[in-house]
Amino acid sequence: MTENSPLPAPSQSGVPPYAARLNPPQREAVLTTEGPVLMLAGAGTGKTAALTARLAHLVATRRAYPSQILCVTFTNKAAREMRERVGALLGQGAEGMPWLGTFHSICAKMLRRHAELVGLQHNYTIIDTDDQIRLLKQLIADNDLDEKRWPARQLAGLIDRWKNRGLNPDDLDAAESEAYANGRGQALYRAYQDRLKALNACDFGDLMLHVLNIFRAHHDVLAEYQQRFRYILVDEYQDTNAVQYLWLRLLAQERKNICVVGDDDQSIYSWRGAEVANILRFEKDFPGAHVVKLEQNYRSTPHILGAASGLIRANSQRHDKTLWTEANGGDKVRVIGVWDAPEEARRVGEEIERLEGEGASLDEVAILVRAQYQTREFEDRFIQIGVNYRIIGGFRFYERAEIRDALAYLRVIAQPQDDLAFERIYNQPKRGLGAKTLEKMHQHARRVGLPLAAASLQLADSDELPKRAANTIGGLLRQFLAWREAAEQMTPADLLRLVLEESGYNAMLSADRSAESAGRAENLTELARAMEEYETLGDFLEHVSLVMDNDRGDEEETVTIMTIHAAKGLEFDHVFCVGWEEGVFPSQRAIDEGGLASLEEERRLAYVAITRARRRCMILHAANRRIYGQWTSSIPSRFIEELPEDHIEQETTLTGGASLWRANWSENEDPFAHVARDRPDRAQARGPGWQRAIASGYETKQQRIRESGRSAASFAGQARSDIAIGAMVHHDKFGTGCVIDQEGNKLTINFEEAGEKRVIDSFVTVVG
DNA sequence: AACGTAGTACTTTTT
DNA sequence: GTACTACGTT
Repeated sequence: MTENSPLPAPSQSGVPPYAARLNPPQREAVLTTEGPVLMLAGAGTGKTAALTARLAHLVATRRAYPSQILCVTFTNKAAREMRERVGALLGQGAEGMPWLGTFHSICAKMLRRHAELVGLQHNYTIIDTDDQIRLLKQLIADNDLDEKRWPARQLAGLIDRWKNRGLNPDDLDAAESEAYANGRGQALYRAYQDRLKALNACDFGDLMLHVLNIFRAHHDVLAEYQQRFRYILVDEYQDTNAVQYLWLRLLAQERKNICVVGDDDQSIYSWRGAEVANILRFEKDFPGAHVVKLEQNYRSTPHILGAASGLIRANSQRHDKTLWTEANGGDKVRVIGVWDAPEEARRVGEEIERLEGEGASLDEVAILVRAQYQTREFEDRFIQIGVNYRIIGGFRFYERAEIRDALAYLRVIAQPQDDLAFERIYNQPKRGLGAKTLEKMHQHARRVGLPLAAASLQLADSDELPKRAANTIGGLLRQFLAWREAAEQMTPADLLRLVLEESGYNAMLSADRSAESAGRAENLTELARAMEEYETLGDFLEHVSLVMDNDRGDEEETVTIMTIHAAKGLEFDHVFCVGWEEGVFPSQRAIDEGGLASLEEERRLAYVAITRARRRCMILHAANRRIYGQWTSSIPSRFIEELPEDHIEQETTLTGGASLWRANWSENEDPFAHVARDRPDRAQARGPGWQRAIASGYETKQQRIRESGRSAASFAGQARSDIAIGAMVHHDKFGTGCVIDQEGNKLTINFEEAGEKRVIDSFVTVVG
């Protein structure tokens, strides 16, 4: 916190530099500092400029210190951009704005400070969807439900939605719970939350929900933040969901200095809980709200703007806005019909080559698809003609198997309770430990109420496991102890390198002669490099879980291929909107299931796509496309008809006569059509033994787990009081024997049949 | 514990 | 058509 940082002096002219280039509505949005403000900002109307100017204004006029402003965005990218721009305006480093960030990162920070209020420790882990699914699968199996009938994914989706709506397990009514496994949804949700607490972990939804719960239950904590945040700014308000809304409302209700910015026409995330209603009813929530409309567009040509505006006008539920521009000239939007998807890719390729010929940079070209599967065709084509491209989305860096393995090692080091991480790597690289061993470990962990790793250490020290497995696991756990100590005195990056070397992970990769292994090793090197800027392991792990992207700026110019969703907030000189056919865009799902609301969201998506373009926009549709292996003929998207004629120019290759059609046919065999895409393996699935092994009674032992300290070494068990040297005991595997030594919870027993063995006391029963 | 086979499902995606 | 998953086999 730099509350005493120097403030820039007001400029002599009276108009401060940050307000100099703003138009009247923008200026109004900046200068109306007190009370609630709703800024309706159409595409390309300079909303980020207004938002950052507002921030600068608040600070420059000493209305608040940077540390007293809460500024929330949705994506890390938006947060980063804001940080840079504010830093430039204020003429100082951005460290002065500790509360500028995404909803999730801000909540993660708050939760670190108050974790104990919801039963977590400050060093809690944030788990991702993969871990979430694995956890739920166990719970589903424990509840004797058929995972086929009631998929974990479905439950994960429901729980997410509940959390998005701010609902805790106790808040569900019967109808909600009914949605999964005949009313068992609620019980499973509760069990899931209990397991997470036992693991000292939370999922993404929890970051918001826990903090909301804290605000609701602890007025003093809420009051502290209400006091602190003199001003609140929210970007992309149309994307907020119910928890985020409730969270903001609590924070803002004291001072009411909240300014939200958004565009209902760009609301494209309702499927993940965003509620456009939040922006539509802002004026009711905050009576007396000042509404500012930004309608002057600085991005696109009149034709592009006209086409997009005409299209969005077909929607019924919206704040009416009229975008206009001072610019003139420019090409009409071109609508191009082609024979099939390969021709679509060819056509786009040709246009790109032409643009290059005109001197355009490939960085300024984007291909926007509705769904990920459409990228394939372009990828193949661009490989063939040698155009540099990059595909945004799909698997991200941190989702690659090798990266997740490496992170799992680090997680176990940082947090010995992290069973999910331990389970991921206990046999990765292959150590000859399988489902049997895992089941044993789980059984024991359940019995003694310890985390997996700690329980396994005890097991390894006994004769419960086959010698080889015991040695292996003991060795691994001793390595973890050593690494944990090493972590204290080396940088996270060096620690990772050490772990990769000593665990045999590097050796495994170099032994692997497959095509991908070199790339994997490279990714791990890259990971270590990316870690260099973090001082502690905890910092790094939090960063990774919250910021799942890794923007490695490519030096070379590349065309960008991405989904429209991913393109929101970006702009390009030249945009290709492809696959505008009924069933593709709008998607079949939207046509079949979602009704009008769903179609309107698709239309907003189309609006977002067109408005990404600065100079030229081309819309393509193909008459034939292979969907799930079936050639399907398709008709142009209804959105094409809705484009105002004055702003478009239609052309089609289908009028070229039969010869052209035949020519296209003959080229259907694309030699690259079967090029496999580089997709890393997904997480390895675990067998039923693991699922069965998790005890439902585990959560009652949370307290002990929490008290059991950081290091696995401190997990030495307590001796049982009913056993003493000389006692006769029975063991399921070894039979009956006499206790000849007792050391904590470890017994040495002379068995009648099996001879002398070391076992853990919880495995035996006293005889007689 | 590794491998092969059958069954299935298949927008969009941050954090 | 593909890619992933779960299960059964060696």
